[in-house]
Amino acid sequence: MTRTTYHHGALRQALIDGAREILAEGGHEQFSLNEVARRAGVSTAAPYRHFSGKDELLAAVAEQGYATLHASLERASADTADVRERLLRLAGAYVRFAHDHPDLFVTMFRSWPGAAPVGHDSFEVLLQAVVDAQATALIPAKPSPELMARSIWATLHGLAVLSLRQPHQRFGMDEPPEDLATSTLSAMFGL
Amino acid sequence: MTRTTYHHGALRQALIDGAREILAEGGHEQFSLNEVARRAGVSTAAPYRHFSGKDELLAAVAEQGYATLHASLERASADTADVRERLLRLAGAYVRFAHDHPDLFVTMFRSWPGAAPVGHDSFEVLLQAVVDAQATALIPAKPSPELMARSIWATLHGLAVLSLRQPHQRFGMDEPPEDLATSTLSAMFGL
DNA sequence: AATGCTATGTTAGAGGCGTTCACATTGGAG
DNA sequence: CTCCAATGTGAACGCCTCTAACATAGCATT
Repeated sequence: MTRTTYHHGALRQALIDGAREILAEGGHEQFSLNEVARRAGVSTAAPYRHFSGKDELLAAVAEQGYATLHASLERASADTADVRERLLRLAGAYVRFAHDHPDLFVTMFRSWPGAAPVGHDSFEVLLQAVVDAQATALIPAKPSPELMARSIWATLHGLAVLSLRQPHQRFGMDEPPEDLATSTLSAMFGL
Repeated sequence: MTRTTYHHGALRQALIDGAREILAEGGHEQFSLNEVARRAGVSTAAPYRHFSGKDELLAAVAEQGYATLHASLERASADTADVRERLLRLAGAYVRFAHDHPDLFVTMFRSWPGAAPVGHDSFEVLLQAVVDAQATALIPAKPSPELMARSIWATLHGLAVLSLRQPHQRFGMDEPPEDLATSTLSAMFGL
């Protein structure tokens, strides 16, 4: 990316894009602010005009990641009337997202020094599905929807994290993400 | 740790201990091989006589972490005859471990470049509890014990990971680890 | 006991990264 | 048109990982 003008014009977004690109290439290890700057065709000091440092850039990347995840979940649950089907699709979409964007996923959910984005709107999507599932008696109505949704979220998240590990570290999680999610929810609720 | 002899004597373990110490102090961010060497009172090149690099040291730390986790789980389930109680204690111990040793926990379960230790023996402990729980009809006998145990492990792991995040990132997971585990398993199986 | 091999430690340095600071350029508001 | 604030550069600091050449000492064999 060689530039003719002194000013880049849209450096901030270019940096975020470059960062996502590196993560998408699986280069979580070799990720560096210098590398991001290089890809944007800019000096290593330039990013500091837009971000206070590496962490703030990664936070911005994570934020866009949350938006992407939310969109995936919405898409998965949008045109599915059947409650059971919708819950399973939602679950599959979550694990699928982690599987398709492993380094982005790790970046989103790593522990941050300061504040960091959340997945509130994504949680809402799951929560609504749980409310409906409880109304249909597909799953127990006993614990509150919030608690139930939280439990399911935890399950899906654990599933995603564990299935991302190296082959011999997996606990036999070699199936495609959707099957993994389905069989797990089935195990817990007998769906 | 100032030394009088030229040779350290037990540097390998001292490095692992130092690394665990730093992680225990919550210094996941400021963790460095140089810092570990410094604490052992040794030059920054010395660790390379015992480990091929930073990752191999962390792998060794992770390995000991798995042993510690396994011990915790054994202790939690050993003297508990009641099946339900045992399962809940086991679950609580898992989330408790993550809560008590957050950086060690993250180190254990981060994705590694090469091979890395697993938690097979820990899984066996959970598996046995699940077998017993299914035999008592405490939980459904439907999916195989392996699949059931895997699902529960995922749930606990997700719970652990998510509850470790910053306060406002938690999904209302402010209860002590044991309560978190208990209420979640209750939600799923109506225990 | 003396010798020498090898494990273990040291010093020096290359190359990379995150970050800061003084300085350069330029788009746009007045 | 002028000048300011925003945006980018170059150079430098300190820290990091890792390597290479060299120093010391534990130990096995004689």
